[in-house]
Amino acid sequence: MPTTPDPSPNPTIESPLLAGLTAAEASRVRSAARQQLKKPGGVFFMQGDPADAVYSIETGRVRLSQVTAEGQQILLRVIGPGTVFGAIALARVDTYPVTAEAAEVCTVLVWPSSVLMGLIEQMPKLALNAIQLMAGHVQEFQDRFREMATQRVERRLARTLLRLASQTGRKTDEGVLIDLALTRQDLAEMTGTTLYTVSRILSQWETQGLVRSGRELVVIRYPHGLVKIAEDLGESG
Amino acid sequence: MPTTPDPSPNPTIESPLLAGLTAAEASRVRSAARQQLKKPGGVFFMQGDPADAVYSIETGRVRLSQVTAEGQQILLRVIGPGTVFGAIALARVDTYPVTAEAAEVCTVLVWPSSVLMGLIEQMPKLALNAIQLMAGHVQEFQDRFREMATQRVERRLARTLLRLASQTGRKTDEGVLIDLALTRQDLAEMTGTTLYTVSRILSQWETQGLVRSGRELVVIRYPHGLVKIAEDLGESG
DNA sequence: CGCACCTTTGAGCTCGGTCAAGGGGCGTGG
DNA sequence: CCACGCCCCTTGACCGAGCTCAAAGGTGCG
Repeated sequence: MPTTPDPSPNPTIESPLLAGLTAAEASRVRSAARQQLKKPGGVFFMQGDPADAVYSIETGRVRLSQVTAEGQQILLRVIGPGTVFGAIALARVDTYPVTAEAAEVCTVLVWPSSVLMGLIEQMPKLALNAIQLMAGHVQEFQDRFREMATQRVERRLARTLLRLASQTGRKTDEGVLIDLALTRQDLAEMTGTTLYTVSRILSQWETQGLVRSGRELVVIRYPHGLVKIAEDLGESG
Repeated sequence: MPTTPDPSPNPTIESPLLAGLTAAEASRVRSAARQQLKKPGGVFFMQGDPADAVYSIETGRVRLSQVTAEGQQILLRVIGPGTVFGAIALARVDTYPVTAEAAEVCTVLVWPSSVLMGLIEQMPKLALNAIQLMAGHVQEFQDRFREMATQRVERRLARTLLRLASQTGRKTDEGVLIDLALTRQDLAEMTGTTLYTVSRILSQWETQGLVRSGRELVVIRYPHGLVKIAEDLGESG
């Protein structure tokens, strides 16, 4: 196992909130935030908490999840450096609709929403950036809604893995490693199915040589095969 | 959730884009739009068209739908007076992800997105209004995604009908009439099922006295019964 | 009055959810 | 260094919600 201890090659990724701002503006916005550190499992905010701050990840990964009235949990997204979350706080919404929790050691920037709204009033560019972020989320969930409404589990799982691979995948000589400790239960919650079905499908894909899977591990050995399943190029093998 | 804002018979509903603006500002924004009239079936924009304008409905109803790569259609929403659509054009997105089509005779306000972006730069309030609109959509689709991932068809259909009732319902002495010509196919596309299943469930509800249904018609006779189904199917009542 | 479209209903089947049982990796403590 | 125990994962068996296909009954419009 060639596990070279890798210093994360990621320098700090610029928050998309700051895109296109002048250096002076960007540093002014940045300095309006405070930095926050969380250990794995630490909670940024819980579903139902007053929505009063906006976050941007500098390092680490964050899990966004939701619990239904009946107690069923779903995992909406797992996000990494450069991603903004809690932006709903800009919309005079009273409470967060999701729970945000550190999946690893995380450092984030935090803006009290009133401060950020003040800055928005002075920097229209910032407003447009926020709008763009929101629009991206609208599209993502519209797409996933449609997916959920029209597609089979196998295809949804393929898409989930490909999305994770593109967001947090790491190339190895064996294939693309999904660099997150995700259990079958986690994948099931993201895909809208059960852990049993996820397990069965992964086993099947493993015998086909598409992936290698193990405890909290998935390696995509043949991405094109998954893409084929995700898009259904009208072929059965 | 019995959050049923009474369908106000207000003829001209103010666009939420203009909320909180001074009269002068509002009229300036309004006059930057041109008015457009569509006959039933008329198309405002097609999925894939360049996203270059934002719309706000003055009168009539608009259907927003999407077609999957495989040609399956889904109906995302049916919206009425005072609703903004196409706001994604503010996000430098290249194309509309949905098709917008008049369900009735419609009059709408249309802003070229570049014009609206210019106004946003001068009126921060307008920016916050836009953000708020987007945030509402994010929440709606997150919720519907979760719903689709975790709930049975019967419950989803109950929610769909209640949502339609609250948006476009009209009180009659028999119950709440869903004042839209929606076919079983339309309801199926909104709920993520097939027209057969919709028909069966409506028939069942009809024998229970919950609704009366007919050709492109649904009357909710006993909303509380639907709410019960929408919220907890587990209970006997 | 006939045709197009919407709706209903039945029969069969399958995807995937549920329950149950057992295997295996990994950390901890002896 | 080994053994224990906690999770996580796999697999089998069953079954039922809901999809598919087929056929026929309504309803409204030209």
